[in-house]
Amino acid sequence: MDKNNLRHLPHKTIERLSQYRRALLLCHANGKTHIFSHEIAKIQHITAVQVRRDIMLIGYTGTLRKGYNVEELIVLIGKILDTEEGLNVAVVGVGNLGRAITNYFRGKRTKLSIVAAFDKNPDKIGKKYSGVECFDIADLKSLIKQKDISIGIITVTPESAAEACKALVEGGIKGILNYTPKPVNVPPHVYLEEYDMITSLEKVAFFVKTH
Amino acid sequence: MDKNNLRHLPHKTIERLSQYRRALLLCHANGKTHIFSHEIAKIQHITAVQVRRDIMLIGYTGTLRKGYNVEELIVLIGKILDTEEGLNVAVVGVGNLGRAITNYFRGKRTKLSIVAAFDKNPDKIGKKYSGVECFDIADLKSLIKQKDISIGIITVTPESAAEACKALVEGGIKGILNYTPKPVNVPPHVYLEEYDMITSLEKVAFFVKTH
DNA sequence: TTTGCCATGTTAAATCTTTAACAGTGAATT
DNA sequence: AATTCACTGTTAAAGATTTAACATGGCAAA
Repeated sequence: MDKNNLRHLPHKTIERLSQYRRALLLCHANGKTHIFSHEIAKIQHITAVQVRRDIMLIGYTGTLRKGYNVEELIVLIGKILDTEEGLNVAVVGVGNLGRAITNYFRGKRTKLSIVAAFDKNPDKIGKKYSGVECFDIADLKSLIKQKDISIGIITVTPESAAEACKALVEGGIKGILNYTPKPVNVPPHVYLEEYDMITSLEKVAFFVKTH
Repeated sequence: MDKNNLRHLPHKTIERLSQYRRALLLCHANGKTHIFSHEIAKIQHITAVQVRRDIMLIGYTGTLRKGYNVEELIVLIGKILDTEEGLNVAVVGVGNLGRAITNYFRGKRTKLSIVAAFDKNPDKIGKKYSGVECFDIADLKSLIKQKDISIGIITVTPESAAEACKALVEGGIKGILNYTPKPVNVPPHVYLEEYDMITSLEKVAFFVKTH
């Protein structure tokens, strides 16, 4: 594996690696020691070539006739995706979506941990949600530094999205995942990923319509 | 606009059209009658060329120096994305995520309506969530037909995803949006879109790490 | 031992998507 | 009336991603 190339892994490959790992962890839990590219492919609904190509890109090489060593591959993907010390994450907006995400992470062994939730509703501040304490969104900026938070997930209402984003950026956040349908602005040094559920649903509707 | 070409609109263009429309509706509400490609671009964080190209693909043409007519464009995008009668949607799994989605749709004027929610928890069955009644997931198959549901959104736990998907398919669903981290299998006549929040978060983490 | 098979690893082609380049055009300006 | 300017519409190039094609290699069976 050439360290230099890891920087240039395609976005899509990164996404798939995350998914491969999850599938592999399941296999590992079931006692499977080796896996073929076409088995991974089947689970993920993609082609075996694509799996092999992704694995090639990260510089791993399987054994002929036995496929890939599950454990080794899990470790290697971890080296690529994770940081050694892990990263701290904050959820901004403790509505249903924020709680869904927080709850999903409960007990997951992962290098990403949600260490704080934020909301402006006084009823929520001070409470714990799935083990994560909710703080006043007014304290967001200072707590990012204090708790060494690198990533913020925005799950507030669309109207508050810009404000939440601003606070995150000013607090020195490094990456933002915005689940609001309202696009937000970040300076170039902050990595931004946006996802819009309504758009996805409308996309499904379009293809249902035209099929 | 050539009807034949609409079938071949790129996936990415479809997604952006949905987003343009939402931005345009906001502008319309603010009394704006015309808009330039670069204005739309700014809102969506993309380039003006891309906006113009998308609009070209759907066969609309703006006026020089004044840009696009907001209202006309909204109507045209509607003709492309929506069906005349609208489509019915079901949410399968009334956890936090299911409720987040259901709630988000409350009162939205749209051609997509969530007409039923499903869960297996007896405490939830019979209750209403954001105005949507929750039914027993055991009745999913029959209710799809009865309520003419075209699209199913899967928000159950990963363990129940396959089962929920199977019921949807057997009920004759036409499109599925799977928010479970567990990929599901559908026959070729069912349109499937999957989104995995964990993957997105891990992707952000990766780019935070490498930047 | 030889043959066939079924894997991986890799390069090349095809496809999809974005970006660049630029022609055309009408209002405003002089 | 001519000129400038700021837009749109469109084609061509570049870039990203997926898919195809095939070389290679080792195990199993004849």
